[in-house]
Amino acid sequence: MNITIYDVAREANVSMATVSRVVNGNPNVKPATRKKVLNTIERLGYRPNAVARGLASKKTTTVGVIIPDISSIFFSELARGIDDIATMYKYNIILSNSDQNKDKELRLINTMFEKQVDGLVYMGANISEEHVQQLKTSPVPVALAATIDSSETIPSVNIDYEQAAYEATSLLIENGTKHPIYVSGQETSAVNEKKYAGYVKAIKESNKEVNEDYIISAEFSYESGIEAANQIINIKDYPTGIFVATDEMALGVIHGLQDNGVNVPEDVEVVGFDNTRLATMVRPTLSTVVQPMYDIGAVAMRLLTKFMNKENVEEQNVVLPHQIVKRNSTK
Amino acid sequence: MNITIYDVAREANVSMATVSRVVNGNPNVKPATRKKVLNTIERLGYRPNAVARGLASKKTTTVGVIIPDISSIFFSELARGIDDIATMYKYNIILSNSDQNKDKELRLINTMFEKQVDGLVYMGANISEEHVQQLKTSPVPVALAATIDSSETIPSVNIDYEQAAYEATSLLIENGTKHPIYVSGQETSAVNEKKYAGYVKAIKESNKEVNEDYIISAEFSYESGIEAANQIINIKDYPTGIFVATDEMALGVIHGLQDNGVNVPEDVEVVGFDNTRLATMVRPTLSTVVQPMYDIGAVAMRLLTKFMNKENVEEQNVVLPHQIVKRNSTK
DNA sequence: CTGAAAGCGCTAACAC
DNA sequence: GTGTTAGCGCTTTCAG
Repeated sequence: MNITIYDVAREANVSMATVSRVVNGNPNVKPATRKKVLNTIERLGYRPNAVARGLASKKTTTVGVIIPDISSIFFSELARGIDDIATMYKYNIILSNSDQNKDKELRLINTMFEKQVDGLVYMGANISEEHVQQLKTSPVPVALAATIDSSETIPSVNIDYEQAAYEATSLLIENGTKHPIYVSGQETSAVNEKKYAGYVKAIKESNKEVNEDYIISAEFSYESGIEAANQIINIKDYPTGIFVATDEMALGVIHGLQDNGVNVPEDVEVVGFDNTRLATMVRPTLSTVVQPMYDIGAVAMRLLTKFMNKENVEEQNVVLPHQIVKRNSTK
Repeated sequence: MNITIYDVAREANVSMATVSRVVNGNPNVKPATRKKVLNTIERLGYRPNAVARGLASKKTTTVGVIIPDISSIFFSELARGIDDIATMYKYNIILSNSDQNKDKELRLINTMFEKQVDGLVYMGANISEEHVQQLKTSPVPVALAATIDSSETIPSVNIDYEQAAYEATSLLIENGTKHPIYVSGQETSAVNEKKYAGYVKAIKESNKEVNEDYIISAEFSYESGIEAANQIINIKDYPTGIFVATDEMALGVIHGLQDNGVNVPEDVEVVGFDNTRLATMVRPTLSTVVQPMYDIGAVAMRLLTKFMNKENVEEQNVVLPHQIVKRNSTK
């Protein structure tokens, strides 16, 4: 049997309440008895049981984190931001991968609630009606990180994807491409729709009709970026500017192009999205939209702490600034 | 107030014990009453409280995972393996980043115990005496993943780093480099020592003395790989084969070489270590040692489940097979 | 097959 | 300042 608060109380000749007080840093304890208790805690090697504490106090100092895939270079960065701020506020995180699978997502949310998390950070491309329903009836605060709920009814932290995509596309246009190609992820998600909208906006603004042939749907992977490049070079008189929805795909596009003897940026310019660490790990280095993943995670977690502390929050749908870094994949 | 097992019992006209039985799938319940209970659970929207359950049963179905840095492309892959198997066995993971900081590591271990995890997967370069002490007196099973404890006293899952490094170096030697360069990580860890030992073994076996000038200590980052390359080309008559301790550094080395007009593999051959996804995301693609990160995580978690179930395990220090993939950074 | 009752280890009033 | 006493919501004997 493990040693409990009761054992400490007995050994120190005080009540459990007093022990509890010193363990919790309650100031209403005479320094002398505090010291005495601390000593016997040390001597006995007492370690508070967080589960019992959680049951009694209804606080677990644990938050749930539902993430599509922790092995993704994009999401793992977000997760790091979340954990760092969680740690700062004395929370631990229960992390679960959802693979963007709706059933799994819904199940995980429920599991988190069963585990009595004090809050939940949720990431996932598709926020369905069911998701909103489940999240809105949550017993604890929820924050979305890098994920958009069209109803705007759940607190969230994002960047302005549409504007970012608009700027990226515009850069290509300014550099001389009349109608840049867009290599998009194929899954339907609010984020993707916004990126697409931004792309379209830039095209239209330059008085062009959107040419569907210049929109290539890929799978969000490096390999599918290579495939996209192969498709592109088969387009007659293909445009010399390509906007790619993620850095990883963009690397694939660049290498696919190079493998076909096309030079970047001399022959074709490429702009990515995210600014993952990959962007500087290619030759040429990748011009891309900076999405501050770490910060999004950190801010989402920070937002959550405010809700958990019942602090006042002015804006519950935070939009973080983005920017475009020009590196060597554009002229 | 939330709805409890007691509410369900009252509404269903049974005892809490019976409700508990159906919730836990205990077969000793008449189908009719099971159904009745299930219905009222559904109707009331009852959701079991895992914390209360944990306190009563002394099982939390949660395991702790201490990881150096989840945003690392290497460790995030391990984490994914861990979580997948954890999920398979109905466990959730509490994930915490240690940054390889000893104090933080020790503190995290303790936190995990306070949270009453049923087991712990630990990753970290340096297993000190204190670590061993704390881990050996753990109230729950522990498994090390991709981390070596020299005392071999704690269950672990690894590959044979020395042999792998030996093979990688030998490949370079076979390809014609008399004395390959080794770009190592500078932190002292058991894993690093083994890699170094393997390198040395290969050099000595080819009847050479180890030339300290050919051992370059870098920082495990892409950037320091580039720096290492810059150092290398300043070596007079530098060797034409380089073994690099991680893929990320290897990418840096390759790009650093290319930036200086050195062609890979024509002028210099490079072999990496790990086979992270980066290895196929460079040109030339990287020849490297395959370390099955995902599997290491998965097997470590599987091992842990065996301990938690008090199953019998034959070998508690698992060594997974490695291999070398030859891609285009070697001839 | 079902119920009663005793905790699990701690917090949180409430007294004193 | 400190102690007493209820619970928190559930599992788990032990009866029957």
